[in-house]
Amino acid sequence: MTSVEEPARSNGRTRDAARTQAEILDVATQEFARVGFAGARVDDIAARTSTTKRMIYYYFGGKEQLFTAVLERAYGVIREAEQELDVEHLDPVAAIRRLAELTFDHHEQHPDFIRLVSIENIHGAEHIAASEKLGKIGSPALDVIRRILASGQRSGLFTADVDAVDLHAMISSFCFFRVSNRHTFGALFGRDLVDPAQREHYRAMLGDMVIAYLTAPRAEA
Amino acid sequence: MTSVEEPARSNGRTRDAARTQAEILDVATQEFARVGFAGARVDDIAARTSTTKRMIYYYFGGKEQLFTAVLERAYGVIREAEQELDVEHLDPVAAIRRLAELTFDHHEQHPDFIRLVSIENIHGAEHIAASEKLGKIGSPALDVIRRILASGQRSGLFTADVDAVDLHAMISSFCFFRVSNRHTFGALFGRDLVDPAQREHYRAMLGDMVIAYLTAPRAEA
DNA sequence: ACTAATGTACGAACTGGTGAGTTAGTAATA
DNA sequence: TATTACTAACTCACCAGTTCGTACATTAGT
Repeated sequence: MTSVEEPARSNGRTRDAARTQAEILDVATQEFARVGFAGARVDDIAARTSTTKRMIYYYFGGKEQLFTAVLERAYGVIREAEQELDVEHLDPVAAIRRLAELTFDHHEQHPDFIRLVSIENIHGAEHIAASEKLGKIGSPALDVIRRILASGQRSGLFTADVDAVDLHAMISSFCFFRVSNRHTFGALFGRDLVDPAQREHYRAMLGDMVIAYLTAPRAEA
Repeated sequence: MTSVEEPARSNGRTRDAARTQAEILDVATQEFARVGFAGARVDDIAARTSTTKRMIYYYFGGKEQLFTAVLERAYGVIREAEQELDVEHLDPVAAIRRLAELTFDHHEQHPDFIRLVSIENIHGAEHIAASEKLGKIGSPALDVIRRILASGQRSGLFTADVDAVDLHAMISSFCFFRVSNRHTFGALFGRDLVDPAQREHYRAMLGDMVIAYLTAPRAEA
């Protein structure tokens, strides 16, 4: 982010704090996602950088804070993407399906982010808790869901009694699991959930599931 | 799981290989689940045991193999539980709902197992791949799903064109996510997915979702 | 007596973090 | 313009504390 492209210096070694920080974050993101927080080595991260380990401590303070910074940037990317959601011109059913599909696509396109979130959950979300930035940023996607849901429920199209957060959990769980548990699931059941050939199948399955749930005829009560 | 109830041996230091191994596995399971593979310390695991670090290497060979052994036992517990599934006397709709509920309960009751699976996924399921035991054991639950599904599809009750593995993925994803992503989800959206007061709500939501998906009227095609 | 099981002590390699000094950019001043 | 003064950006070498693993001694059970 904010790469200060200095046009003059072609090859490299100009002094550029923003660039150095961004490079550290790039490498750290890969490393943390690859081997987890405890598994990552500050020395290795530094080695993959064009700068030194000292700079990591200079800019971020420590391994823990570096991980927090990585998380903050990763969540920032998500939020940016969510802000570009443009589905409210559709009817509620189509809008929800489209939203589910975009969530599906986004998870598929950002496996590193999903690994980071898995790792952060193993650590009890302590870095998120420790971060000011990540504390109270509501999800734009949640607002969108809220409005679509209200519209669909008002018109009687949606019969399910869910709120936006729960629906978001439902959609996310499928998208997240498909990527996060790809390896164990594949090893145990012999099916690659992220097989490109099955992509459309699972994308449709998610949409069908969500719409079926929202529009199912409620017999009783 | 396979707790160390040795009835005969009164207090302590009798020589009992099986018991020592089981104790090591108990502690190792907790530690690995708590802080991940790289985060776990062999010395700490040993310290929480009534035996010594030497025994870990004596019986398991090393940290990596210990983790594999922990995984093997954890999956064994799951398989045992799945073998006690008894839902096929119900009609397909009720059977699937019941199966989903049991899966839901099981995930909730074994958060350590879920953490281990998350961790194993971060490591690309390499330990499962390296294990002979975990290689080719089909899931009993999968067989049950397969039969219920076939029955429901034959009778026309189930309109969805899913197979057992995909349905298992769908059910698991919700159950798994609810526990595995509890912390980040709670931190970001302010809702505890594992709040006991919401338990029935989410349990019903899962059942409704799966049944709605399976029985949804397929308009087109 | 013999062996499986167990405990103690130790070390080589690693790991996060830091101390201390250097270089590049920049703006004020002469 | 040249000089000086200042600071952000950076490098290198090292430390203090861990961490996995093992050599060796010892004990319990048969």
